[in-house]
Amino acid sequence: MQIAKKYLTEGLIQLTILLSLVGVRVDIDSYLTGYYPPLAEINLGPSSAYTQTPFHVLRETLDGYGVHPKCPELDYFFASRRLLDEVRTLGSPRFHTQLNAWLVHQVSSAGPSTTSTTSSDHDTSAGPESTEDEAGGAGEHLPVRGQEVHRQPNSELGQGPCGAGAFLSEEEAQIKEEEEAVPLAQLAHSSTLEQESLLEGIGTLSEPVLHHVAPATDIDWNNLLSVPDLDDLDSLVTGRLSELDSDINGAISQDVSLHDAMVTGGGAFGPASGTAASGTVGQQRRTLLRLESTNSSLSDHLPGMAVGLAALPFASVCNLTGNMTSQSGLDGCLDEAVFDQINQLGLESLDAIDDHLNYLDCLDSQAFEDLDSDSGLSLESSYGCPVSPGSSEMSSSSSSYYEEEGGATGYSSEVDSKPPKSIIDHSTTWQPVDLSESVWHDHSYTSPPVLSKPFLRLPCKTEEPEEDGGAQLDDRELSRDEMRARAMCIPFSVLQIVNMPVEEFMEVLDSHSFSPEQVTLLRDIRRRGKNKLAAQNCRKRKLDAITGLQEEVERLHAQRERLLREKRLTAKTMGAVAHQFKQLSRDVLSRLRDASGRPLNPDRFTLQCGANGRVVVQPVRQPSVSTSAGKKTDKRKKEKKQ
DNA sequence: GGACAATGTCATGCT
DNA sequence: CTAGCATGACATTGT
Repeated sequence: MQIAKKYLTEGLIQLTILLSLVGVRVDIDSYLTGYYPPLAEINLGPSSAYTQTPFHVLRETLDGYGVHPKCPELDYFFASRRLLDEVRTLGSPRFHTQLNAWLVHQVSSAGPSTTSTTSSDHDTSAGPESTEDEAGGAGEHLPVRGQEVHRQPNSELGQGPCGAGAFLSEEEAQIKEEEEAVPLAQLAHSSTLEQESLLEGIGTLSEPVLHHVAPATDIDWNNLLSVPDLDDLDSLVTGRLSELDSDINGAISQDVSLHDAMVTGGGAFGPASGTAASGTVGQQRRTLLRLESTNSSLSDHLPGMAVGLAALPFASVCNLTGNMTSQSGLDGCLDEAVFDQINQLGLESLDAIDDHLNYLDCLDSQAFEDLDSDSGLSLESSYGCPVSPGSSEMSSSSSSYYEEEGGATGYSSEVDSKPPKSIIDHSTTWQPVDLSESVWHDHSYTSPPVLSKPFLRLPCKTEEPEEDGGAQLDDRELSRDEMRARAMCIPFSVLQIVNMPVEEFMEVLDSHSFSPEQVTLLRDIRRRGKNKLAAQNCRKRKLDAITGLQEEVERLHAQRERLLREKRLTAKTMGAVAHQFKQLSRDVLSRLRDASGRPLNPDRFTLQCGANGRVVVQPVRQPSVSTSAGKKTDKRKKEKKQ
């Protein structure tokens, strides 16, 4: 039922549109109350076809009283005003906002050029003349404008941004166009419709054909934006843009950064741009639309992110896709005010960009190497040092153990305890990972020189004594376990023994046919190495805890001092208030008289304030009486106890 | 040579 | 049950 009502409502809307074209004005708001929210609200978002009919509403809401409802120039004028407001007030410069900014810019910056080229037509029609016409009526440029309109019947930009003063010839021409091909041309000036269409375009950016929305230089915007049913927009755009493929390649030609666009934006559109101005306006149109291709190109890579990126601030999107496609479309398409507002949008957009970039990185990493997923992480994986050349005697798997350079730096029990899935894959799965980020504390220990030295090959001293002096130095710096390992002809360094995964260690013990003494030594070396690192971590944690407690003590000391100061201040204030109260009481009591007309003695009476706000004069209790009574009660208590 | 800090090692409990 | 971790206690080493 609701759906049927909606269709009926939409049919009413279409009928209203047609009637408005004929000249009959129908206010459908009264018919639609209760089903749709107020039109002004709906107009803010691309929700339904109902947003296609804000003609007179816009006029009335934008001070358009008394104007003929079918004046397309006024439609464009109001739309431009609203677009400008949107550009300056919207929190997030979505794509359509950027387009609106471009249209507004056409109005404000174009010079009085009247050249016959298409681009110059856009400039001319949108130039300051419009404001002049708006201010003082118009008539001088009427013939020229009419010719222009007839020369460029399909140029929405040429006919749209005319001044508020209605040009009769242009209006007639536009009415012709509306009757012929574009019955809803007025809707082209509705930012709501633009939002809808553009959002639809953005939502389908993954479709290759919509890449060509942007570079269309001579696209018929009236036809494009006047589609009665928005569901047909895609099909129309597709059909339209299939004719414009030739212009696309030419349009995507420049690579200008956003910063360049911002810097040169004013100059490119300024009247002093000279010859470049006439030739660049059409290109500006392309470059503006090229931004759509920018988004779409990104959506090619990330189809699922198309909508999300569309919601990003425009500048951020440009930065995001800066390496992918050109950005020269910003050159002159947006004024600096728009950029300022875009830049003032805060860091949320940047965070969103970072998220997307991280997502891209994740995609890349997952696409090119899926290595960390099954990696058996180890301590040495943080450093990525090349494996020791002495692995000739080692197993192939042992060659993956990197020599540690930073001692216990980055030591993480959580990561280290993870065994690999396959021993054979260790050489590839042990990727450099900063393990220091995996633990909450900073294990920034410096390893002893022994551990820092690569112990690649540990020949038995009896078999292959070292010949160079470096070996003697090594002997002096070797730890006891290193010496023992050398003495026992164990072909692994202490670090390798300690840091290899358990499975790897077991494999080594099994495959090398070690003697029981060697196996015991290997296990002891591994245990001691593990415990050494654990002790280092433990001491580090202890020091951190001590430091934290010291800071806590200092903080509590400061808090105590502050509270004591507040206490002293409060006591001082209370004393002052009590003194004032006492003075006031004496003053009041001195003015009071008893029943016999004698003044009250302030020492014998006091003022008591009741809960109800009443002040009562009460005699002061004699301390002697109360003291004696207290003593009596105390004596009675003592007697009872005895 | 003793004090002290840093580090290594062992024993033990826990996961 | 075993490997590994955490930690107290003791030993070692260097200053």
